[in-house]
Amino acid sequence: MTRVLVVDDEPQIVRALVTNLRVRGYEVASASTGEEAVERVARGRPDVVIVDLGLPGIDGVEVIEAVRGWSSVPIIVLSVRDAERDKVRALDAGADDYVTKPFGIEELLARVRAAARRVAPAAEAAAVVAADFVVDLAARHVRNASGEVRLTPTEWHVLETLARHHDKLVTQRQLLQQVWGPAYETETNYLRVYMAQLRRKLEPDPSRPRSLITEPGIGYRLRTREGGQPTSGGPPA
Amino acid sequence: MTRVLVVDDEPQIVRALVTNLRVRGYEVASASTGEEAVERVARGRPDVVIVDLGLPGIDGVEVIEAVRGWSSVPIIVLSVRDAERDKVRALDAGADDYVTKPFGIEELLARVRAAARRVAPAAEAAAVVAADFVVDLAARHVRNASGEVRLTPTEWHVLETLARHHDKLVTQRQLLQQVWGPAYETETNYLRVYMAQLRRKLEPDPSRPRSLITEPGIGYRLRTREGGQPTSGGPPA
DNA sequence: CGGGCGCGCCAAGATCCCGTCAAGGCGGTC
DNA sequence: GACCGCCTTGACGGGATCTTGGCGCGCCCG
Repeated sequence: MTRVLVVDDEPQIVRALVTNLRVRGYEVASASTGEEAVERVARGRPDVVIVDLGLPGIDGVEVIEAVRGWSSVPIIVLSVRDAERDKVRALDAGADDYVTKPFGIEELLARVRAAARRVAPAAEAAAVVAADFVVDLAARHVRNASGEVRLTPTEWHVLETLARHHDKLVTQRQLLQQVWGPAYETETNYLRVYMAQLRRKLEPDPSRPRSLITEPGIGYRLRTREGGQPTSGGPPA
Repeated sequence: MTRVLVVDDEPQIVRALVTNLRVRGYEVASASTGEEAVERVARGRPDVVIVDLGLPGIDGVEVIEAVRGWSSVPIIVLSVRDAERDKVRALDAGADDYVTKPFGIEELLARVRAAARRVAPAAEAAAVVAADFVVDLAARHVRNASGEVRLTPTEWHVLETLARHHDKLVTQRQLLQQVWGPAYETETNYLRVYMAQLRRKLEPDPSRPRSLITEPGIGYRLRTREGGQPTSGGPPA
């Protein structure tokens, strides 16, 4: 969830923004002074900061400069001042955007989305951990105890499909459709060949698979280390 | 040097912007139609794009959508339209900023600086260290044991793309889109030629590459010295 | 208890993909 | 105007990969 920090000294502005953002599914915090704002950015690590220029105590521009000393969080400035000089000052201090009051709430929300979008890509780090190997979906590779395992395109595609639904049952039809296309729904032969291949490369004992599980008559399942099984206990004999 | 692409169909606007930007030390290119704009983004690799909404032929928003399909270059929209709906549309299509005409040139320049600043950190983040050479993304050059290696523009562009996703697999499509543009998605010939060229210049034994790895049927990967250990970044605590 | 079905396994042929080389065209520079 | 470097394009082995068929075994069902 995207976290937004709203900084303004006028309570009704803060209230309006916080309400609108919360309705849109953002997680919102607020601050009413510059000092508090800097503190909250440090503590809360928001994904986007909305800051008013006319703050009591330390000025909005000083807040921007302070934050920019150690963070690159996107900052959107709100201000009643429309003078070009003010905009240039704020932007050059490190702000990402400058919106003049009065503003439309939809416009501001769109600018928040634009700012949040820029930081989004860093968030995703997907790795599926099985008993004897790790599937890194982002880097598109698999590692086991002896290092990186080389997979062919089709092998990877099958494993990737299982990994994206880890611990869930994936039917043969799903797999065949995903990897070979809708025309191959019935070619269960392919699955047998490639599951065997994957087990040979990834399972310590391919004849007794621990992670690449067959669900007879239905499909296959990739069991993760924590995911699949009930918490405590005895391994099934 | 920061490279800016200006897209507008009114010659006097283009001229004014180009002049102002050049005086400030930017390297500026321009386009007057949407098609030309997309082409120039693909070829010229600008650091910032300034685009007018009211273009003949394909619309400004469509240009944004097309570019966003394969590039994350900052886009600043210019428009005479001040309606909130237009702003939201452009921003949600992928624009980073929206400036209403008439605008102050100083404000626009400040917004260009703000946009350019955001891409800078990624570039200065640095140097990708492979087994036998070092790719310095900021300085735009490559060094191996015998010193600096001369690369042609296209060679560099390919290597740069791999380096920006080091240890991750980059698909053939991604590479072709980044380097040659969206229209060249299927020209895998180019990749073979240029990967061979890069290996000849950078690998100690080009026939047995250690860093520029082929993933058959999928794409290529630049392997760094440490390997793919997740070095996920976070700001200092 | 017997039969059928589904799964694991193996091997061989056909196909696709990659690396390599070389020549032609284009634009920029001297 | 000539030269040079770079990009584009085509063709050609060699090797990895996909496809395909067949066989035996165990489990479920009749």
